[in-house]
Amino acid sequence: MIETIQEAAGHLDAATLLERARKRDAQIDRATVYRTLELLKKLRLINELDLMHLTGRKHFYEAKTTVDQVHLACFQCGRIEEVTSPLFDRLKTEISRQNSFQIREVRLEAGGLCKACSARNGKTDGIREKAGALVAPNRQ
Amino acid sequence: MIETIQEAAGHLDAATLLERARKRDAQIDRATVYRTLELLKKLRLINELDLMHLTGRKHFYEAKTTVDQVHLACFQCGRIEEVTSPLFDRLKTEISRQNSFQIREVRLEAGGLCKACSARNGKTDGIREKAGALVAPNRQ
DNA sequence: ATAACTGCAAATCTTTTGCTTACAG
DNA sequence: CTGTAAGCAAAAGATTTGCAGTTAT
Repeated sequence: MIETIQEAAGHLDAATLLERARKRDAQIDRATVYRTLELLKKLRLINELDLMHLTGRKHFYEAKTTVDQVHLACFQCGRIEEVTSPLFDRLKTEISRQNSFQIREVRLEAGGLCKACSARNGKTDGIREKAGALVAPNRQ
Repeated sequence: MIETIQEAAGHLDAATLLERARKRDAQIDRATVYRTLELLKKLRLINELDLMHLTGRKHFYEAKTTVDQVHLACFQCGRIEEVTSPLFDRLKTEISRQNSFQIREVRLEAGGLCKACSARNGKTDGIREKAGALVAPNRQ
């Protein structure tokens, strides 16, 4: 299953994962998917994300990479961008040291407007942005 | 309800919130709580957190403060610490600028071992830490 | 009168569990 | 044998929705 997660470009929720896993092995069960996800989480091979709750209560999974990614979720178009920043590591170190907290896992997510959507909106609709953007974002 | 959230020291999930809200107004319904939370989210008066999924699939709510807090969740004792760091703001600015992404909301959570738990564990149990810590954290 | 809000009950969706069988060491 | 993994079906938990009755504007 970890392969299925790895070869997926984006972020998968359990249902999609089940679907894909079934293409390989037709009679796999939901329970197996969830149990495997649980296992992979414990082994720290995958990350569990919420992507700013754009899509409600679902959890998403991705294979862990060497550098921690920041996830940017666009409230308007629903797209998820993954970016990195050297400052992120410094921040982790600082937080860890200042609070004597051994960080084993971090998650940094931001929600807002992606470049394309800001551009598309133009400069005159701060109001619309405030009122409507969170209401019905497209699904990713 | 925002008051109930504000006066609560910690982070409340919907169920607890309902319970507390009922102390004020006995026949409040779940639906009202969820609908109000939805509203407060849209108005950006509250944050919705997952606290590293320590407690499964629940969402937690807290009144928004002026500075963004970092949430540290201890995998062992389940305690949540809130800390701030000036670097966090710099990181936000950097990410926003480098990706032309208008950040409207950020969430930074970390999971690991709090000071007390690291101390309690001593220095000899890296193994136990690896294998057992995620299994059954106490509830907060 | 009209729009927004609420309770209530039922539905939905996601995730978890108990039980039983299959399988590997 | 003996413990681990898997399917299946059912349960559980959290959140959402439709509807009808109220309240506020």
